[in-house]
Amino acid sequence: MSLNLNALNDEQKKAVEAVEGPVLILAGAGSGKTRTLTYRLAYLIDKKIAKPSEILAVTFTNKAAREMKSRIDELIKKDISPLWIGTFHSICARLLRIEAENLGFSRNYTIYDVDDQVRAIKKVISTLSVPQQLYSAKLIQSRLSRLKNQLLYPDDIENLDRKDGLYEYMPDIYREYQKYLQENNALDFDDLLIKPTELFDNHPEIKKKYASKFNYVFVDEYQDTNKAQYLLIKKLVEDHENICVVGDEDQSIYGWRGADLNNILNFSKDFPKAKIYKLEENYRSNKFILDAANSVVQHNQERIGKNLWTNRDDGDRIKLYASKDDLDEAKHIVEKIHDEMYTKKRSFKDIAVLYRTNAQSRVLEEALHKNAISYNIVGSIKFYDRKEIKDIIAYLKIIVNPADSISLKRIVNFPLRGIGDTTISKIEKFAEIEGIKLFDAMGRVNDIASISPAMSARVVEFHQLINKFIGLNSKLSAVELVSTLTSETGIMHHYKTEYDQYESESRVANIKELFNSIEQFCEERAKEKKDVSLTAFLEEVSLLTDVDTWNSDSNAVTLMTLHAAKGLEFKVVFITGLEMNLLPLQRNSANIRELEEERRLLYVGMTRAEENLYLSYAVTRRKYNQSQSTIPSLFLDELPQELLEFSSGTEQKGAAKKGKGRSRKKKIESYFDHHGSSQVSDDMCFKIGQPVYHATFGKGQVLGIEGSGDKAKITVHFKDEDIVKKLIKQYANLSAVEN
DNA sequence: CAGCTGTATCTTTTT
DNA sequence: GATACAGCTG
Repeated sequence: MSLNLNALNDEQKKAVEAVEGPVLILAGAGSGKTRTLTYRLAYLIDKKIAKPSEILAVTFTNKAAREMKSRIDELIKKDISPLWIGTFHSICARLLRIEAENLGFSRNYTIYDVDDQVRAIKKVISTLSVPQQLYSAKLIQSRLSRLKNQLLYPDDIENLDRKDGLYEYMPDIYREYQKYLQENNALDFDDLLIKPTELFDNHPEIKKKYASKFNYVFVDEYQDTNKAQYLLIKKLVEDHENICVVGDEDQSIYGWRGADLNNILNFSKDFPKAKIYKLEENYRSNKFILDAANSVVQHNQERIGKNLWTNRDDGDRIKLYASKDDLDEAKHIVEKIHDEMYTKKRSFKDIAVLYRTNAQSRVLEEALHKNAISYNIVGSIKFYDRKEIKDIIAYLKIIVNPADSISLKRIVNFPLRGIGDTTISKIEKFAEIEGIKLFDAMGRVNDIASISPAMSARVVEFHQLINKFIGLNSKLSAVELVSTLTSETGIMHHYKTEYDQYESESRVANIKELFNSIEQFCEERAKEKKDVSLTAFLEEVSLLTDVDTWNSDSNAVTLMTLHAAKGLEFKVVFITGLEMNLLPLQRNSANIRELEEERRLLYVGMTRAEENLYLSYAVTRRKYNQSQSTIPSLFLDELPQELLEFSSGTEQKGAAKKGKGRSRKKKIESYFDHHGSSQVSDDMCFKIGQPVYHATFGKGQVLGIEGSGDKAKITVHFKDEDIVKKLIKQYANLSAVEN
């Protein structure tokens, strides 16, 4: 039986059948994008146009990859395990695993997460003359990541015309950091995307190997690709141009991590032969919801534009609620969840509550918990970010890759074995002089004169313990190894005894959960006859997205950020915090691009809803533990009043009641204006590098500005006393000095 | 070296 | 309102 395309509409069918050459599918929200992509893949294989091994498919989450794979499986009932499908990060990790040696890494390299990166940066800047009290390792990490996302190298930064003090140090930090990572046989998240391109540039034969292997390349959510991802794909397909990308410029929400909208806007310039298909029929949302979402996103300038329509009924109006404060907002949501359940027979899993920042989840969680509404929270406190899990993972990383000194330092004194910072520093110094790895230096600790024999004995014992596990790794299954490890290192004992009963139980339960997930991983991979090594498990764990760990089958209300909601759908959606400076959220360098991205974020949220959409804002909201009054979001003014049903939990009268409070124009002005650093005509405007004068501290130079307006925190280095102070602009009585 | 205590910073979104 | 870190004490 051959594949039946009757389940598709005409445009979808055309997009499926156009197999050769570059294809751009512009797929509006809810237009059956995933379905089309799935059929296209199935079609290629079913018609024997391509073997599974010749196809590369990039999805946005691992969950999406899994689901797509099982859908294809259902459609054509063929073995598709040779198909490469996954996120950019996991596909790159897989490729680099194979080719690591050509890059000066070994196959068992470790993937560093943000936490590891920060530790590595701390180590690196401690050897450089970077003023550490000015530039935190965290700040440097985010700058470095941004540079890498833009595919900039240390040499490029040296040529950059930047006056920001940190950029003076960035090239050195960058070089040293990469060197340190290589010594640790580790790659960070950004390296995963960059290194394949580097590899292809330096080894044309390797590029050729993959370019000719992958005859057909698919990229989902193309609007969220960054420069590194774009170039990688471009290199892979430049010969055959069999590339199919799917995306929606209105759902581009990752500009802040380097995603470049131009990748999709310029697709037909990059590939002049491109065929373009527009999927404009929305099957997901009722008409009122779709109309409202459309009218919001129409305010954006930077878009191709499309006419998303639906055959569905009008449905209910969108409910807008003005709450007294964030607690009232949460209470209101609880009430409406009950309404939905009793009047519309919804179950918990039909419902999602979305917000702009993770911090907003706390109040919501408490309200749901108090009212016995079960919920799942996506993101926020990630399972694999918990201390007990991270520690065990660090042990596993060391076992797999003993060069990984970041992980080594994390666990060398956990559980406590009396090996402190001083001893570690001595061993590190020794390792550096001898030019050996930290772990190997531990084996030779007896050669270090300044370490006492008693201390040496402890270090040697630790070294032997790890060596023993390294030996066991090839003999035991992953689960056996982890269970031996947790008992022999004393981790299990530590968590059973060192905490109160409640905490102890939950930590031990988490560790057991880790055992389960390792077992599950091995079983699943064994079924597909794939690698079940510890390395493979660690890779999977490192590259999990928030949504990947979400159990969408369990009957619970889902709480997540608007970002995490991309690609999902729910019968009922609540979007909270529609306030200025929350949605849209403002940054120091507010510009039109960022405002439009915030608008798209709301659009993404609204289009998740199938039947009922609730919007809310709070007149006052607690922030930094302080209650602040808010201004309703300017996006609310962009919603057609006739589609709304307004209610209020506050006494406020007049314009505020309609969710307005002040004119849209004023709000837009305030969005851009709010920030001291972007003001022009203000003589109290400080720039980085600006010389200033203070009555008590004397002359100084501005090193950084945080926040905005009168409340901006200004970091100043006062030359005379050589001290660095953080001052609040409002009170500081600082004056700018002309150059 | 370990454990305690006070303080700074955090809250944008994520692989 | 938590958490990570620095700095101090035993």
